[in-house]
Amino acid sequence: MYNGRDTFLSMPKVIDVDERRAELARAASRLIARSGISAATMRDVAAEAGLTTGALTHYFADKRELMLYTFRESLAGRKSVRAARATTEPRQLLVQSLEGGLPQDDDRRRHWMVSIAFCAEATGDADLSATQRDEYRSYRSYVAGLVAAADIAHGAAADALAERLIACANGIAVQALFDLDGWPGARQLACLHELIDPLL
Amino acid sequence: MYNGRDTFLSMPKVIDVDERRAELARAASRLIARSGISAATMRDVAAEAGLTTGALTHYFADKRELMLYTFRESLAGRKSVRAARATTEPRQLLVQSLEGGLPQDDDRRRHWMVSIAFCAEATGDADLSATQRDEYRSYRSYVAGLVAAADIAHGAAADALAERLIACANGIAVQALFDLDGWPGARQLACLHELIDPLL
Amino acid sequence: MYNGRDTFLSMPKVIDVDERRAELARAASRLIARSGISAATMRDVAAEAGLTTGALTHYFADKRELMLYTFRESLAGRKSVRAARATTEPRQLLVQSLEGGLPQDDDRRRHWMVSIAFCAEATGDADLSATQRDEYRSYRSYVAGLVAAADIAHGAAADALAERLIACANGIAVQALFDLDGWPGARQLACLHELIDPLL
Amino acid sequence: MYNGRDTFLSMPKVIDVDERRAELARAASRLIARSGISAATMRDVAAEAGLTTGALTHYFADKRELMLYTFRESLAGRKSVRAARATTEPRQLLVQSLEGGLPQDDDRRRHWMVSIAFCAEATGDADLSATQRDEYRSYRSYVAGLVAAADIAHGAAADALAERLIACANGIAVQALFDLDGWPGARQLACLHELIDPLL
DNA sequence: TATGAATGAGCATTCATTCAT
DNA sequence: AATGAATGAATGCTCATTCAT
Repeated sequence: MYNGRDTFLSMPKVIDVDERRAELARAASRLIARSGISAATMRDVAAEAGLTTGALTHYFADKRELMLYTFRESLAGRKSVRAARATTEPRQLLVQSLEGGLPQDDDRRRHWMVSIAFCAEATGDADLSATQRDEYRSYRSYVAGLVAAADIAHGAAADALAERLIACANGIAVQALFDLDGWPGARQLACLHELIDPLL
Repeated sequence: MYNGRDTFLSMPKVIDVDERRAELARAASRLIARSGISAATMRDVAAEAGLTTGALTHYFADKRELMLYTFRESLAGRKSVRAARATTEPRQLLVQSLEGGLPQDDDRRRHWMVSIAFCAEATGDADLSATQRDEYRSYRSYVAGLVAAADIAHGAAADALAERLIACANGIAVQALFDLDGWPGARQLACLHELIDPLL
Repeated sequence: MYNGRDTFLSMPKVIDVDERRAELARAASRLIARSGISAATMRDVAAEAGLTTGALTHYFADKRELMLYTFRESLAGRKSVRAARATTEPRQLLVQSLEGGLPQDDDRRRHWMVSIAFCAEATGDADLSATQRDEYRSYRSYVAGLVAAADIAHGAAADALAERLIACANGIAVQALFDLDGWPGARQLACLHELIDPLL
Repeated sequence: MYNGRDTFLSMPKVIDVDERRAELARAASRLIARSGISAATMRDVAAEAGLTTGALTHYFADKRELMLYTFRESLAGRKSVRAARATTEPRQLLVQSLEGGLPQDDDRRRHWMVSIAFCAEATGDADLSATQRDEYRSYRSYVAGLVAAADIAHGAAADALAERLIACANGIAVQALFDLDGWPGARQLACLHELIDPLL
């Protein structure tokens, strides 16, 4: 599909392929978060991005590829938020990262819905499952790294603490997803801190 | 479709309607847990239960009804496990209930996959979302009731503690679902207790 | 697709599955002979048979299966003509069989067009190519058998003669297919006899 | 699309238009002979020739034009082989021409596959059918001319003999196409001579 | 009840074609 | 001359649903 060349010569159009792919992935996310996974048809994703089906296939060979990219793009979005943080103070980064795991606003809720949709589709697909597992482990390592950098725990203890902290954030997130009205952002944050503050 | 009557006239049929419905719902659960939500087509659910599509429509008017019933049946399964507990000691029931929320075995993992699939489908469907929310709230009340009965907390504090306890269990569950190999049942339990024991 | 059972019990409809398949295959033949291979889409084949696409898939899992069956059905049609011959006199059967290989009428022309379409599709598909080869060899054996039964030649000589006789018939057929207006049935027959009579 | 002029103004391009068209036609032939008619998509033909779809449309207005040109180019290839023959002795030319009609090697097999694909597509298209008929008649005239020049027959008798000779060659060709493994080049030639030698 | 034939809308995907560059 | 983005119609196919039996 995308050949990877940054053609200097004979460049027929000033389209940034990666940007287009990201755009389409965001359109898919929006649809999934708005109307559920079954609403994310190729046609509707293309339309949501202001394109037609045929154009979509310029950027993604098939739906599976689109789904995979959408999941990764959603994760990349969260990572870029982390990267843009003002501070580099590990303890603060850790807290912000856990807070960022909550579906406090539309953007974060969208990310969760994409993850859930991906999980529901990934089952029975070895590649997709592996991707999800790897991404999760990578996030856990990141959190463990912050735990160690903040001098809260080290080695295996840091890994174990990271798991517990992530569990607290995810557990609140799931409840918020099942009952959004009952879980405004502030309440999610309050509950999170009650759980993690004693651990830090 | 299903008229609710247990017809006296046509008694020859030994198998009663509710049992058949439950059977079909279990077939759907199996398919969802095994091959993902998109594998749960009407045809395949019927086949998994040893029937044909036409027979399925005698028990469920349409797919939405099947999905809804499958979700509820999956919850009912968990509730019946709770009901069958040997003890009536509230503190023990509470712990067992939280432990039961973890995808420790195939049965519990199946229940989680159904919940996730349902969540991915429910988005954008007011009725389905409301169902999910109500079921969640009902479970939260049940846990809060146990907290109060065990004399750990009362009133709003019991509600708040229930939320935190559920968060811990769900948070571990989500990690286990994303990385099943890395989270055997024993590890789930250990992690759960490290989180909830200080709270109880 | 077709489960092979001749259900005696609970037979919901008096549809003869094989007859339906043959009917659909004939519809495909008609389309191919009338408007070329590219006109034989699933939709149009179904419509030609007075059905819809969905019904077609009750009888053929996919297009490849339909094409294969169409080719075989077309051959079966020719064979049934051979079987219905009044005579059992080998020499006469031989001549009639060779004559029957010419696209003298719509029915025989249809068979040739199906064979050609099949050949054009089979290229690069090992299974389809093998089918075509096997069917051809089977026909050659049949002709050789008649040659031997008619006491014209025996053993390897019968095989060799069969090939030559078939070559004569096929060669005329091809010319007739390329230039139908210039090759009415009578002319095909006359040309055939000028070629084969000296060989017999 | 192609204006027919050999433009004087834009001479910088070394590769002339006809050569490019022939190149593309050969790419199409290769694809058809290798993977069947359905593999000869515009995109794949262009890719096979090392170009893109857009470039292809500079040389052929649409697919039909490409197909037509491919068929004609394939015939032209055979004719150029005939023109390059060492001898001008009519009887020898006649035999060589008939021998050349057999799919003895890849090149000749390719030509036959193109003809068959064209035939399968031409059905129902008056123009294409007429083209095929005219090309066939032109070849027949050429063979009849050789028959007359070799003093074997004259007038209508030469036409009739040409038909019979072509029938022999084509008949063997068809068998060889249906069963390539069973019909190596030498066998095709031997069979051909057994049939035509008595006629000459 | 249960079958399985049939529907028809909708799906992902392919493809010839167009067009700005 | 050539690119490759984009179109949009069409294709093969799937699927929930209906219905006569």
